[in-house]
Amino acid sequence: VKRPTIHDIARAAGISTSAVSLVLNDQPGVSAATRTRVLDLARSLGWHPSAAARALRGGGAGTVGLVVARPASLLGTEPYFMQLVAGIEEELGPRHISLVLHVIGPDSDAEPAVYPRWWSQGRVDGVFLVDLRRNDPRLPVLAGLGMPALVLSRPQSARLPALWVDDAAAMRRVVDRLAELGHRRIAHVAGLPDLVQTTQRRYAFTRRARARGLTDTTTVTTDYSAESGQAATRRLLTGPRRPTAIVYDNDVMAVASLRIARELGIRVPAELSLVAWDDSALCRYVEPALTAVQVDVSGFGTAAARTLLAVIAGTEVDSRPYRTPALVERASTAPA
Amino acid sequence: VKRPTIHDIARAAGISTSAVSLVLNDQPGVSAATRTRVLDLARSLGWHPSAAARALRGGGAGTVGLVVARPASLLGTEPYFMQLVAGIEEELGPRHISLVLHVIGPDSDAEPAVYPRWWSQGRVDGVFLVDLRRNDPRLPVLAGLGMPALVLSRPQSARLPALWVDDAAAMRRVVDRLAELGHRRIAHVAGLPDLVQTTQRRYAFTRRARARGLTDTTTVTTDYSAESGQAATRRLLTGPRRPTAIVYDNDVMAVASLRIARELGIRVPAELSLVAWDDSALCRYVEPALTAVQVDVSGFGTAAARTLLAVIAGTEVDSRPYRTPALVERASTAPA
DNA sequence: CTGAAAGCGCTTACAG
DNA sequence: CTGAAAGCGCTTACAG
Repeated sequence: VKRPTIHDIARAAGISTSAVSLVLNDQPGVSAATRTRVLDLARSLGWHPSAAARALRGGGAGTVGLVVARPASLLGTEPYFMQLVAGIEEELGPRHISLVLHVIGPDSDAEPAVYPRWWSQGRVDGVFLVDLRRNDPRLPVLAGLGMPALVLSRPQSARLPALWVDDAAAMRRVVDRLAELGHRRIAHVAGLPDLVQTTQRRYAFTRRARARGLTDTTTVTTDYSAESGQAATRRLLTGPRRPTAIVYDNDVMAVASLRIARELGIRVPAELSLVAWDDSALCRYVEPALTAVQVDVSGFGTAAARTLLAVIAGTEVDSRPYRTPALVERASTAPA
Repeated sequence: VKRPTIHDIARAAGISTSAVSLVLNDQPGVSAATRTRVLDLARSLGWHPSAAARALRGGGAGTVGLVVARPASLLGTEPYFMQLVAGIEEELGPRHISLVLHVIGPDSDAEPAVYPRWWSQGRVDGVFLVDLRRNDPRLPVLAGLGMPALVLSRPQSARLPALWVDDAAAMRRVVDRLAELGHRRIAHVAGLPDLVQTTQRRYAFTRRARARGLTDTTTVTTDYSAESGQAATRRLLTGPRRPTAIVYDNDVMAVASLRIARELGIRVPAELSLVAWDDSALCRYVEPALTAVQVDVSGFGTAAARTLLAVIAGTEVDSRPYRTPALVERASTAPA
């Protein structure tokens, strides 16, 4: 079970390997008859160019990489990454470019080390960077390597090209809508405090609320888990100045918190409005169905892949926001 | 920004590339002093072996592949794949083996073509096969190529090694428990009819029910979507011989069907018991929380990765079931 | 229109 | 203890 090479084709066709190579790369300099013979032989032998040989000659790896540093448990509950990957593949698949995925623990120092290794090994031609943190150590590493990369958050500095979901704009819509509904005391149950995404949502939340005259706002941070969301919710709802509306940074926390409200005898949406971030089956099928910020994750992934390929090709790419998410209103929000 | 090679190290150390290679591969034949010098230089230059050069010399690609043929929308709702990938990575990551992931449409004829290409390109050293179907066209393709592969379902024939979650055993537990609770008319809302997994659950369901004297059973198949699960549930609950218990082949359908029962004024669990397959946040946080078949997907992925690496290494591997899933009882099941 | 040669980065017998 | 050479599969100037 040996893999066919251009040598096998050359021998079968009775010509040199260079002639075979010219045909297979659609270069001129070979007669039509020979061309046909070679193409037929390649097909019948099931020949495909050796990825290793091509890469060694400088053709690139034909792959892009994605490192995800989250615990396995969270990955299961958050549909985000799988949808992102599916969207990325929509662009890569037809071009026969592969996605190399690496999942590591959340507290691992290993991530910054992955990039020098991948780059030095020539394993990938470029990478996506997710879950950007403040003073993210990966940024200088990638910039130092000169490795093509696309940041999938809005970066604070512009060392690397970026494409991001406009969380700030979405948050302003949410606050506007809640204000319209008459809510005056609103809270934000945010995600991991280190993530740039969290800072940006939080900032937009507070700022927009102020701008609309809502000064009684709170933000608490969590680790995105259902349990931490529930704990934060319980504190908010049993505290001195109970909010009439809560915005959650993912769907799992919002859904899990419905139970807390019920336990405490607080009716949703009559006494409390809830908004989830990242729409999913979870939001649609709980009772009451949750109002949610709906991000087109898969489309975002496709756009990201297209952009990263441009970066790899050496095109100058402008950092820019992707489409602003929609706010889908369901049964969990009502007038205050 | 050029990547360092052993030539750079050799030049810096003033020795030959072969000596460098011996050091970097921990082979004898080099003085301790030279060894230290070389290792220090490699570290300071950030050298890592070229994946392409190693692969070309016959060292293998250092990657394994996984093709997922499901629509992006379903991938988002089903945590299964991401958990599987996380589990796989737990084994691969420390060994610096990468996972090449390919997501394609569900109706694509492209999947069987991926394997010859990957193999001929030398892109992966082996692959996982998921969502096995009856007379699956991928089996003869892989066997013909002599490509290392691990089937993650229970195959009907033994052409390739396999590791699977024992769905049949889990289904027997579910039926036993429902029978103990006094249910006599039970239904099974299954997944895609073409999947071997569906056939096996269905068969186990019917057979065990018979064995316990329950002859009034129905199985209907779906496409795993919330909508198809709801439609099936509506038909069952408004039909002539209404079941008192329904087993669903995933969690999304079970959760979505809670709403149908509510609409029809059928109380869960007083008048209808529901069991979900694949436990998730969804099941835990809806009201009532769903009784579910809890599969250790991440652990399964880790075991699968270990097994595939053994297959690639040429070890004779026995096909075998992985741990039988547990039945976690929550508030959606009660005496008939 | 076609072939021989060099080289991508690495490893491994083989000489010395 | 160390170096020169060959070869993995491919592409690309360079000869003819």
